[in-house]
Amino acid sequence: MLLVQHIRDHYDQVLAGLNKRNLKNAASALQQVLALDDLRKSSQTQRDQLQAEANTISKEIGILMKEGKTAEATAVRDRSALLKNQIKELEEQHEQAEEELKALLYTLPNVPYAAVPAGKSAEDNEVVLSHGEIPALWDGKLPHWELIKKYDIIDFDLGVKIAGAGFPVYKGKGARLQRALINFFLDQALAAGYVEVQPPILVNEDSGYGTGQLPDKEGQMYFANEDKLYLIPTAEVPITNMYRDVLVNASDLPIKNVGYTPCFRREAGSWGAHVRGLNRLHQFDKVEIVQITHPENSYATLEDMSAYVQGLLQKLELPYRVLRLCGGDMGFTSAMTYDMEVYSAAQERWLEVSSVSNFETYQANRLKLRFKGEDKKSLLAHTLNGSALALPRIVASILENNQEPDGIRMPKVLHPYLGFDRI
RNA sequence: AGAGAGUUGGGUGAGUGGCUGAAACCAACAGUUUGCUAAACUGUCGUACGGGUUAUACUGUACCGGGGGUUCGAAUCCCCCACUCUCUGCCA
Repeated sequence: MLLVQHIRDHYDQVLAGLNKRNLKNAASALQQVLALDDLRKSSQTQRDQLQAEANTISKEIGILMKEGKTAEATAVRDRSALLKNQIKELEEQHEQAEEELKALLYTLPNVPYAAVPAGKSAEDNEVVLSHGEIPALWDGKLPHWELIKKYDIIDFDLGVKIAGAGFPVYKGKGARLQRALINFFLDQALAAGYVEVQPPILVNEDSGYGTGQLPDKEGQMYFANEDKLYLIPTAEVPITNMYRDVLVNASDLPIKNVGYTPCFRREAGSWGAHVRGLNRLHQFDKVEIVQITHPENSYATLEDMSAYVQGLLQKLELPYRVLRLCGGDMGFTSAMTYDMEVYSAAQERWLEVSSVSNFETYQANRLKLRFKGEDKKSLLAHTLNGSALALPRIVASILENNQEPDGIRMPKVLHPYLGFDRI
């Protein structure tokens, strides 16, 4: 969430940023933030003064009692009872202002970075670069949902029987392709200096708030009611929350973690003809990279992470393009996001396979993730993450782009992981 | 799931109503000293939010797992919740 002090100090910039996101009523919301913060401060000042007086009186009573001056002690005691009521009132005012302020701040998205283009929807995203050639396929080409049936490698119907729509069963070479991709992605990340972690895939409410899924998107997460745990929509949640309430040394930065997890998304109400096959699932596999950096380095790191993800796509020989998301299309908590899209040659359209974002201090503020700098003051760190990569659409693209009349070629880098080179 | 014990500052750990924001030890930081990758000594050493200051200084309040209560006054007493550990049960 945004820092009130930052809103105060850079009011115009914050307002312009929120407008870039097309946030309604941004100006009035910011005004209200400042008003609530003023109220919070003034009520605290008053309360603290009265409390100080009450504390002094209590000490006096203690001394009088000790000296056996009971009558005097009783007289002073009455005075303190009066103070108590006033303090209670101010306390309530203070708490209410604080709660309202917090609730309001939760509704404000992150301020986009200067380089983020203005725009309202995905159509306004900026294509930063394209790489690779779009394969020309013969007329008999099939979309991946046909290919998986033809070669019997992924079974949606079986998944429906076991769980429901959007829970595919990977079989035979299909299952091995999953495992190969996961291992390939993890190995690549290790080589790039990321430390592997295997986090829980159910998380508590605090973690949901920490990375910003709550209070906004509870409808998108599966919830285990009996134990009040959420199934993670992405490994970003457990991995970033490892650093909740943590004060690290500046010398420990950057922290680089990678983790493979299944991801679960309810995707309530967003199904349609355009999300056939592997394009959208309730459960899928993803390798996620997370970095925690010094604020000065976060944008250089964002570029690094973007280049890293592109390297994966190049090794997989997939044609891709990189988008810089516009203000209107960016996620709630992000300050800048690159989306990587792979061309799926049978569907003849671009599929998002990765999203790399810098959250600046937005998550760190909620997480209370700080580092101790050289001046020994603690500052909020910057958090970043990216998919590296999400499997289903990568699989879809590999299947579609590499199909031949008698089989499907597998990318060379995967051969050692697969133990076969064609499906 | 049942029974019991516990949760204190970066760590270990004392503390059963006022002199405790909290002993002691360790770690860390700064300095002194001994001519040698070390030791000794001294000092500093929590966080958050306010007030105040050009910035410091200074100062107020809160915080001993979380929330509530009793009291003039709570780390300390009472209630609820969460978590951890031990034993039993179950189990990959």
